[in-house]
Amino acid sequence: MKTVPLHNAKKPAVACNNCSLSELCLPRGLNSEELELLENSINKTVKIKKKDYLFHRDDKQHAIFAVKAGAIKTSLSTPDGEEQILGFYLPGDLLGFDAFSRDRHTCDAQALDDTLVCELSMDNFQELCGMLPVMRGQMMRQIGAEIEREQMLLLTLGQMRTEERLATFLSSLAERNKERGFSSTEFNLPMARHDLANYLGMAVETLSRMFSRLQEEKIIAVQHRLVKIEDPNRLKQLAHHTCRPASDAL
Amino acid sequence: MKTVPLHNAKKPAVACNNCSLSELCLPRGLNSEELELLENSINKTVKIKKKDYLFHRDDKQHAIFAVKAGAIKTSLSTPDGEEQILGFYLPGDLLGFDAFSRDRHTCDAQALDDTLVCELSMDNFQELCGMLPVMRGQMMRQIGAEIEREQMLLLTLGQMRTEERLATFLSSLAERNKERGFSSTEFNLPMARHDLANYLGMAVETLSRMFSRLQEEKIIAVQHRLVKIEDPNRLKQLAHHTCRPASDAL
DNA sequence: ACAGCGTTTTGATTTACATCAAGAAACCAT
DNA sequence: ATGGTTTCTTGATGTAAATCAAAACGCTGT
Repeated sequence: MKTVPLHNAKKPAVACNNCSLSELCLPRGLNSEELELLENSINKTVKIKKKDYLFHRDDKQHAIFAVKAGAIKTSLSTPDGEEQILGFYLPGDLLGFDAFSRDRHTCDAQALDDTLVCELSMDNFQELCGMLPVMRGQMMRQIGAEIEREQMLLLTLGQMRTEERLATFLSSLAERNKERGFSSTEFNLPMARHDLANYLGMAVETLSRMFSRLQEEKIIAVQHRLVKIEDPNRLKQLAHHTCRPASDAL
Repeated sequence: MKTVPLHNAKKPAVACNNCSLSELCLPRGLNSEELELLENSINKTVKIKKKDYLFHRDDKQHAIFAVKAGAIKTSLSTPDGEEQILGFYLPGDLLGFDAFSRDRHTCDAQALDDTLVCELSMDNFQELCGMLPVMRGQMMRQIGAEIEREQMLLLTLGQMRTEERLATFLSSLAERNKERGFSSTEFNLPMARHDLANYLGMAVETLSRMFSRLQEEKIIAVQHRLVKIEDPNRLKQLAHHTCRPASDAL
């Protein structure tokens, strides 16, 4: 890839200012009284250092989380140390719903960077569910979204070639950013190549080459972690497999 | 693969005699009165012809199903006709839980063979949930099992080479059969090579070669759809990635 | 500023897998 | 049974992606 020194490649801020748990979790359907109730139930905002874990597989679920800044990855590991990243959670995303069916987490969650999450303890959550029927529906929808995300990833890993996989990923990241009110054509990748390659089931070198190829094809421009989408249509076309609007996380 | 004409390769029966929905869904925790209630709620046993669909993506969920004989595959398809098989449901398995979060199915379900399912309508199911709190927990556990299955498949598709993928599949099928009281060393594959290859994210030819290779390595013996596991330990060793007891379906 | 270390990119080579093509076995209807 | 169709296996070849190796870049601390 051609390397143009880019001194002004400042990281755009990625903190999510309007992402209190209440807004994220229940965008509508609550009156102000209920909203206050929810706000008061949020225990605290927690700071997690880069590479620290938010939870481990088989941990008892004690809370659900909303990412406010930074990024979290969830992953599955084998006894012999191989891992498969299952998803990335960016500012505005909720996580912890993986544990809902058996009360223990099904995967590990690790911070990719210094990260801020606010947490709603399970006790409070259960209590809220009792008081606010909407809450239960919202929870189910979250679980459903996760299932669909994973199914899309299966399609990606099982059927696409590497270039298409990257195109799909970038396309849905752009979509997500748009929904969140960020730029859908220019953004920073919150994860290292290493992690993205793992997520997309390919070698780091291959991933790097695919970035370069998309750049050669004038579809994107890459400066390290900064991505500009030059031709959204051709990108979408490459990612033709996606059959449904992107859900929340990645 | 060497071909030894095998005239006695009769299909073992695959019907599941002890798989009434009540037993499957709620193995324990119900008194006889409640059990009767559940049995009475089961609408009917439905026969589905090979290649017919049990439900389509975005269909409104009207029931949950228990496979009594035959086999069902669930899959996701892209606009351009490519598909990714997400799971196989064999006698004794429950399906339909994919729709729980948004009341519409997230994938297609198609019979791989003439298939018998018994169905519990959603109306009855909801009613039962109201009367039997256990039911709700059971539902959540089913959803959780599906999520874990999908996560395991992600690990398989993302990290394993083709031989390992097949070994993993055979290993978990054996495990499943064992749990169901069938032989874990000799069984019929309920699906065509075509479908299995798609599920495992490889070409049919590659799958065939991997069957042959495992046979050359004296790990299994294959006669068309009939598989004998000769060396379960070496099979498990190849499928080293599996990190947790197999859940219900595949 | 610089040195030092981890990350990312690029190049050369190997390899696992897909594809193409053809034969063998299984399935099906008559 | 018989022929025809489909499914499965095998072989030959091509190619996408992994691996190996090294250089360029970016980040951190002094």
